[in-house]
Amino acid sequence: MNYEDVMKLALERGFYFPSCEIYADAQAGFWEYGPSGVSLKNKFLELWRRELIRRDGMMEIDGSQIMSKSVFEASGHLGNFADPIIKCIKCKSTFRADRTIAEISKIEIPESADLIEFDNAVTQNNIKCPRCKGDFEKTRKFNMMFKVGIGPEEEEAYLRPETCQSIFVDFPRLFKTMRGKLPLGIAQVGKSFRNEIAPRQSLLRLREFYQAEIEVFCNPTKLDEMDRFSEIQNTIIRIQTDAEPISMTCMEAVESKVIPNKFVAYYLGILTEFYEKTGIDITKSRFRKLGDKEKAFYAEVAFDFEVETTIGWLELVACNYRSDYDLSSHAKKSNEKFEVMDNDEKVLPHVFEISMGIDRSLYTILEHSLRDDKENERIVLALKPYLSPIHVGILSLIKKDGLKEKTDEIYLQIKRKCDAFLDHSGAIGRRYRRLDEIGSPFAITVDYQTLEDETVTIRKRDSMEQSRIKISELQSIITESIAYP
RNA sequence: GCAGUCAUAGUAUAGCCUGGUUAGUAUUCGGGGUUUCCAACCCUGUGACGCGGGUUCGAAUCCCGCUGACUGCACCA
Repeated sequence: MNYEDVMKLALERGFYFPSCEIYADAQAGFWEYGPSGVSLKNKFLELWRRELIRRDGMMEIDGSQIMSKSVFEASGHLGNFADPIIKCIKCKSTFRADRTIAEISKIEIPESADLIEFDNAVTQNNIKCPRCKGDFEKTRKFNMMFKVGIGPEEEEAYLRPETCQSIFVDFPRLFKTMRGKLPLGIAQVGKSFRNEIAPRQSLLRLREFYQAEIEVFCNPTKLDEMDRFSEIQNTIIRIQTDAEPISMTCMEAVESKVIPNKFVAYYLGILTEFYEKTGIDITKSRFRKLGDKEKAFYAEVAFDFEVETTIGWLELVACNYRSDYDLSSHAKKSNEKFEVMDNDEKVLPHVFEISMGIDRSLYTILEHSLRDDKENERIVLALKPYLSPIHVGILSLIKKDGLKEKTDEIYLQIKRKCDAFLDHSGAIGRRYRRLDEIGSPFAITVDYQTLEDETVTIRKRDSMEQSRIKISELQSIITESIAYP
């Protein structure tokens, strides 16, 4: 199933839809999650917590979305998170200043250079608009952060462009008060904000989006001392350094130096195991090692976790070895001490980051789970049971003869134990189809026999098979079937 | 941000060229009936011309601006 099919399902079944859609001035790049989307997202995050946070013994925090100017001076975002752009006076086309100058005059100006350098290069080399040969306006910087004014004086602050800055800023207090020990993972889920020039494709390119970020603080001299590595040494990951992704175990990846050390390999391993459990087809995934030009300005080694979808390879997670870039720049700017003791050694920790795009992950889960079952004339969202927005539909075969009352009773018993959905109306087949589309793995139906022997039928989403079970066993059967792995 | 295409119920569409009835159809959805385990059938009901301006006696229809979507380019820490 392709992007359009997922989009249609999202709109029709309450997964996600455009923000402020009733107003004409609604801007692109903002989307809302409906009830099904929120339920899926919550369950996805619970899985993330189980498979990464708790598994590795990490801490989780929840920081401010608005952060002070100093944070982004230190982080480099005010300087580097902006592109120098030039605009043609005549045809209004906008270009990247550094690239346009390099293409026409072969002069390389770093993108972080002073704006006047770009203007000089344009006039000295007589650079004109590549489209219409018009003149350019003065170079300006387009910063992708949203600026906000705090209080009546409109003090300068910014919406965070990545969640991780609070983790770095909070690190000294957390390490001291939470009895930190290297290596230490600190995680955060939340919104980030980027003023994208061209947001596109619903959840895939947003101006306001969810990230689940993990920053692992480590002693850079002990990157191959990783006891837990044995847990994942035989886990198969797909990794791409050249043309094609190659499958190998984490052990092989370290031994062949494709991954620089056991520390990084361990986290790529548990990340792969996590994504396997989301139902994403892991044979369509790869860790792509980024070249120097593609890497973020703070990254020393970078792997993007990408998954193949009908609209191409999608970057779901950026794994960056950020070295001491963040801690040392915050230390310098703030005069706070970021060194910690690792046994007898005083170290400024390095940081390995696992920065996950939640919205893109949810899209990919939906696309990889959505099936067109032509034989039975139905659309099935074959989600893992523990991720399904609705775990079980509680249906009465018909409304009359006391069946409705009996069904209500069962619903009351179970609705606080799992996500159950009560439905009495319409043909039974139609109700099954609706549940199939939002991925409910089970439907139970109350019929005349229920009134005689306290049994109901349970229908499985994927096979459409039905069997009879006792009402007394219903709850344990359901809770067992929807349990996290 | 640029260029091209487009914008009508929850979804998919007709109508627009050539301005003029109650904006049509399919599906979805609500109520009722029938059936009594897989989108059947019958009755019934709700629901739409993206926003703003202009032309006109009259605009879904013609014109302008804006916004958004799609595709391509550029961008993507």
